[in-house]
Amino acid sequence: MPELPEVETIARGLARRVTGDVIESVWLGKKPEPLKSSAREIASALDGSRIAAVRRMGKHIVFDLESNNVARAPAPAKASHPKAQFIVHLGMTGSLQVTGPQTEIPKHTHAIARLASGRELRFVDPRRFGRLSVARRGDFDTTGIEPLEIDLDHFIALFRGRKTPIKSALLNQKLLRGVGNIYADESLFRAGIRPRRRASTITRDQFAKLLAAIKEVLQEAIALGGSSISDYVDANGDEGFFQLQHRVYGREGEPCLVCKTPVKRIVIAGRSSHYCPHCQK
DNA sequence: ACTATTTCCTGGATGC
DNA sequence: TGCATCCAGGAAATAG
Repeated sequence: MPELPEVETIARGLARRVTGDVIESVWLGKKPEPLKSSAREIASALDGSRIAAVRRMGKHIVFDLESNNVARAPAPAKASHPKAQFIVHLGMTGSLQVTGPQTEIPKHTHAIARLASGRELRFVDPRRFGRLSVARRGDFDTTGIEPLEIDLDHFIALFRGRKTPIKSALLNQKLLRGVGNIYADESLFRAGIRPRRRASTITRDQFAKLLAAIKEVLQEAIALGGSSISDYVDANGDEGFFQLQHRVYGREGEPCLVCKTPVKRIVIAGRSSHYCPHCQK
């Protein structure tokens, strides 16, 4: 389940592999769910474009596209999409694969971009929670702040007056973007705060610990290539290793690594939430 | 303006 | 073995 560290890892891998390549043609599957923009818009934005950059925004992978008219026959219609972005959200099970064209096309492949280098960029997503869309550069929704860039005063301001459990607030992408279920639980554990604590009751000192914990957890996870839960692998097909550092996520009933109290699992807003009843208040 | 709940999806695990 | 049921969860939609 790709959250910020996994998406960052994937985006870096893709950037290394496809930056500068040109999309020569596009195939889109029949299942409409993964397409947030219309198939026509996506195909016309991608077709003939050069991939100028690949980066992460929240949990999204953003491809900055440039029209590549120089290398093609005159195509005045391209002027309507001079600077587009191709935006991919991997949902829970989505992946982007760069392969040779002879590699067997896996089940649940929903989009294929054929590249001038002879390779293909494929979007595969069994559960179809992922989304593909295009936007004009600058139009992509920028609500929500990057957790690795925010300072303490802005962080505290996000939660002012909110009665919702802090766990729910951390998952709200309109506030912070990129934190998902795993990293919310791990950050709250490191900060000693229970997931059901109402956001508005948390003190400034505790917010300071929480923000430090979030940054620490995300940075450690990025350094280890993310967490490989179920079948997550990065753009090179490599697994991440941060799952070995999980202190509460997925450890229901196992002893807390600090105090040996069994880790509890509760459900908040439909999400399983793991915490130590002794270490977290 | 907020908050809580429901819905979308499939594959793997579990139960009888 | 086979078949039904449950569960994972991000984000949009819906209801309050």
